[in-house]
Amino acid sequence: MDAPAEPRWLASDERRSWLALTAVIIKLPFALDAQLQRDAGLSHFEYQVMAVLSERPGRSLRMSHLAGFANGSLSRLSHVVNRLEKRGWVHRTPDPEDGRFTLAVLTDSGWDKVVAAAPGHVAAVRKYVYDALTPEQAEQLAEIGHRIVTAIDPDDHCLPPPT
Amino acid sequence: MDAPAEPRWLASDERRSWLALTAVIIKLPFALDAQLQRDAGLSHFEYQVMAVLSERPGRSLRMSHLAGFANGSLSRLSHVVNRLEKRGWVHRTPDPEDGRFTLAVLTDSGWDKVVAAAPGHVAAVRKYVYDALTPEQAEQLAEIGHRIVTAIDPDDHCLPPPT
DNA sequence: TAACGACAGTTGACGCTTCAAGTCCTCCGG
DNA sequence: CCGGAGGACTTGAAGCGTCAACTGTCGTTA
Repeated sequence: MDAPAEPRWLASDERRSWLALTAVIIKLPFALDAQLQRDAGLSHFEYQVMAVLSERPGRSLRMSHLAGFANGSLSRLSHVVNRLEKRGWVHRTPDPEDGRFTLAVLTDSGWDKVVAAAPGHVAAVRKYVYDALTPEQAEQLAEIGHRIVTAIDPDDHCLPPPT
Repeated sequence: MDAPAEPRWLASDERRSWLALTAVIIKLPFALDAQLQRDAGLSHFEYQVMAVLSERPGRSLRMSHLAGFANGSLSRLSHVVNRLEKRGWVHRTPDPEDGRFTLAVLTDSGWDKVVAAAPGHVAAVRKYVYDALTPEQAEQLAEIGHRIVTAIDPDDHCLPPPT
């Protein structure tokens, strides 16, 4: 609104870099969604939710924590878990330790689903990203990604998960 | 579906890198959309459409080309241009040279809108990305981005614009 | 000049995400 | 033991994107 005189425009190097990054953040999610939808009938977010659960002890997690790990809002998660529950891959239970929380639990059928979907998804990630990059670039990307995420959300603690 | 024996899983370095990239492609679009929505009442895609038009001679472009430059489907663009037209920022004309094409033209009012929105958007891009990176990293990001986009869509010609 | 095929763009229905209430549970102060 | 505050979800409506079907224009062929 109140344009501060002249802002610092992007240098032409930055501009080139920005165009590339823009294309990535548009096209990569689209491509990954397409692969999962085609081969497994899952959206990327649905997959992520189940994948996170599959790596937890007890295959369960409180909704609010799950939302954080899956990079989505609690409301979005609630809707999605609803659908996953109808398909029999997840079910909900009040947390025995504190009734305010709800635990999302991956069912056996859900586990099978993730296990079946994982190879194709990993192959897509390889194909679109890591096969196209040198190991050094993969390393650089990790560092760059961390910095950007920290700049957006300094309180994010989902990135360095305890092994 | 038919899991090829054991796929090549991601190495732990790649996994770290992948977690970071995932967070970026989720959170960065969200953060950019939020800034534009809050300060200018525009979605990132709407902004991009008008920004692309603003840099064209005649401030106009055929719909199909515009869709490519703005990284969106033709159908999506059609809906969005509809809304922008209702707000008086863009209008449509059949291409005089070939009636099968439609030209999207940025109006004076639309030009003003982009000019007003640009500084805030550029500031957000700086804040979330380039202020957090060293110049070397910005360079690396450009190269990495190019490679990923090319892996996804080898026919993409929007990235390396002359100079 | 009439018919066909190809392609640009539009439209409407459906599904998903967001936003803004609303509900339920627990803790704490009286 | 009761009532209010606060946090954790849930729900319903509204908006946007996708998909598939449709319209309209041009170039080609007969």
